[in-house]
Amino acid sequence: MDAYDRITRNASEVVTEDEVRTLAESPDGKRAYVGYEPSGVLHIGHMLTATKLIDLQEAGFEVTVLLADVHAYLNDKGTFEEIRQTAERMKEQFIAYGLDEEQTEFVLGSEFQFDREYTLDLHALELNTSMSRAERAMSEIKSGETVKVSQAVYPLMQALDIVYLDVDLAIGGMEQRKVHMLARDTLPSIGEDSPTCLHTPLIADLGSGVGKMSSSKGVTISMEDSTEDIEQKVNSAYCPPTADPEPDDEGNDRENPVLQIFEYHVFPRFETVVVERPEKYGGNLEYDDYESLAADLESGELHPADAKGALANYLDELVAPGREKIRQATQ
RNA sequence: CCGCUCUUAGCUCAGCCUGGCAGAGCAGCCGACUGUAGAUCGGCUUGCCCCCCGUUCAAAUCGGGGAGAGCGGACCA
Repeated sequence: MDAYDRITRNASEVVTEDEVRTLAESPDGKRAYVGYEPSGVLHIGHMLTATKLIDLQEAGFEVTVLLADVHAYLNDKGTFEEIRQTAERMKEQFIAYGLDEEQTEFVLGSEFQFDREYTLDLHALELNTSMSRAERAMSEIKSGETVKVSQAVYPLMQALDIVYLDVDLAIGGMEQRKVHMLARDTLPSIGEDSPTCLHTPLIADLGSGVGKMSSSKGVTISMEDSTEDIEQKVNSAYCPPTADPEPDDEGNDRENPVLQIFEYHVFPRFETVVVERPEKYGGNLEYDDYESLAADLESGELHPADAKGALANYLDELVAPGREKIRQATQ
């Protein structure tokens, strides 16, 4: 796999393709970053962008993980003390998940976001941004039902972080795209370049296949889950024998979350996937890539129940090291 | 600073006028049927009715005070 393919594997969009191609020409030493609001427990949404960071490290990038304590504070996620305590635990879980400790720089937002120069640049961006634009950028991210002024500042700081962390490629889930587009539009107003961005897909709701999996409501998978939790959650997941399900009765588009997790979480981390299957149903199956597994599910060769069993096993393997970290931390 | 509206189950809301066991839809959970899930059937759960005080035999409902949210207006030498 060449550098460009490795960088863009499983991305739902890059902005812009030309800019990423330029980066891919000499990826060594290029810098990428993702920012996370510290939440204490790493869940499958974090894991998706983390997998992308691992791709980038393998392509030669230096990776920075921003533990965005100030952002979490501005987004009404708790007191500063609470947030900073969870940040440290989150860092350990990222390493347990597979980020290379040597190649990954963890930065706390509060380490540089209170600097005088940063603050002045922030005010300059505020002057160049309308309330409605900032609010729109936050529509997929904000917590609570009331828009706070702090939440209008939030996306502008995210734009500035890209400058201050000297980032060549900004990574985020698709829910971050409006923030990144705001950054591209507004950073030139203070004499900075528009950042290059890469967005990862969002996994559909595990139970229904409709909309986006959410950690706040509905079912998610996290490093807190036991093997039994994972088996139970995967087993009750929506999984028709196709990658392209019909819309539901209300006309909502549906995805197959089981296949999505194979595609975005399992195959990027495992060379081959073995589906254990009773002799009665034809014995074990082995896959080297997502496409052949999806094709077998589509044809009926692979039954969803067997696919789920395999998915639970591999997910458990991905979660196990982080689970162990949590276990140690709570003793 | 003034005025108006809203607050009831996880969600959207009805009930309030005219006081009398706390409701519906959706969601969720459990079974049946499918070698998964979903769909379909059958069953079940869910509450600080925003808070405090008062009236009353009895308050989600009436009165007073307060909080939160939404909207409008005024002030602007």
